[in-house]
Amino acid sequence: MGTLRYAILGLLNRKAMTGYDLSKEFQTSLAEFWHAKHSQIYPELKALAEDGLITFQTEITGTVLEKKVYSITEAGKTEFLQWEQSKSKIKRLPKDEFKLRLFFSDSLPKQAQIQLLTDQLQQHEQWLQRLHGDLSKFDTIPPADDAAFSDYLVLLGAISREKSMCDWLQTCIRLCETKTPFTTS
Amino acid sequence: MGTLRYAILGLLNRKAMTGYDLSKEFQTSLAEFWHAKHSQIYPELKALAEDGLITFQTEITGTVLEKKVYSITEAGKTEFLQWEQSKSKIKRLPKDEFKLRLFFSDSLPKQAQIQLLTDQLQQHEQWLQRLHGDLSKFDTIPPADDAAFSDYLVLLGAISREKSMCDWLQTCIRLCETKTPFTTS
DNA sequence: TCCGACATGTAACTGGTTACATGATTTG
DNA sequence: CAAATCATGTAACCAGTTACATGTCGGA
Repeated sequence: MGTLRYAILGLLNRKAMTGYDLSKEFQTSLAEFWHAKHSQIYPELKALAEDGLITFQTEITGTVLEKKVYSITEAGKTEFLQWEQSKSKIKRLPKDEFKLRLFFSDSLPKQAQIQLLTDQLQQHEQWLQRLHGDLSKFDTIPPADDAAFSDYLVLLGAISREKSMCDWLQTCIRLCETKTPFTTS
Repeated sequence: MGTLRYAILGLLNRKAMTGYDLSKEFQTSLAEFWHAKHSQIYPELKALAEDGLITFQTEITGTVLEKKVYSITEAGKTEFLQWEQSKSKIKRLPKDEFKLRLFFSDSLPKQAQIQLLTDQLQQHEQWLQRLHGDLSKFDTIPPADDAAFSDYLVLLGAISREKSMCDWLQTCIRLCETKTPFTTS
């Protein structure tokens, strides 16, 4: 629990940043597996500083605008590495509104049921295509000690997940279509 | 939003139940894609009744104990079917603490990194095995208009997901092992 | 008679989202 | 000079978890 702390510590462990910069990271590099709005980040930074896990120094951009550049402390590094090595017990499965709809779809006419599935399939196929685009930006597998290697592994995971999702949806459609084919004839 | 309502309406659309029964359903048949504690269910039932989407009648178990058997109203059925047919736009990806750890694992020695991956793999392999056990309980594919058909599809989805997870983790381990093999020699 | 399952609720808290609020800097 | 982006915060609300609280019923 309190995972947001560790996401922030992990980022600050790489380099010093402002709350705004962190917010950008959550929208880009971490987007595939974690996210947080600035309204959650700023209070958490305050709490982390109070706990002595991070510090900040104020810098001036232009002539007036102040920004707080946060960096991790030794205590913060210790805390982070401890978390990083602790076991990730798999949590209760994430909620899935589509599967909920599908589960109850026996209350719909067959055509509507298939519509539900094809629509979902289309969305995941689109997503998968985007991910393949991201993958093609790597013209080589990054070295294992590079931070880009982690990016690469996470991307492979996303592709694997979307691929399996598409496969499953296609199976569902096939099963819906081949079963009870005589309802309207 | 307010998805819990629809989960409850969907269950009550199949048959009348008490809050306790609903709670059991969330622990069993819906567990793969939705869950809710009784502390969330009882207030929601109250709200649904106030909105006229469900009603209840009090029954006596034994000599004293009262239980409220809830059933869906016509208004409730209308509301439910409307939701059931509405589009499931895929939401922002669910948070994944393991992937967060993996993302930052370049800060760990290679051995610890691999440990993280193999540990996770073992958990998912175990989960997959359990799901295969569930699948073997179906000796035939249920007919498409049967409620059990939905169970079957959802189960196939879970198996597909866990399979792809295991595949990906194995790929990660392989990549970690084959890259930079000369660090300790 | 005791224990596990049946049965229903509330309160306090945590994590997260949306909306409110403000202002400076850079770029076209 | 206008618009996009940089930059930081708070308040109100919603979903969900944990803990508190109570009591009955059926079977071993």
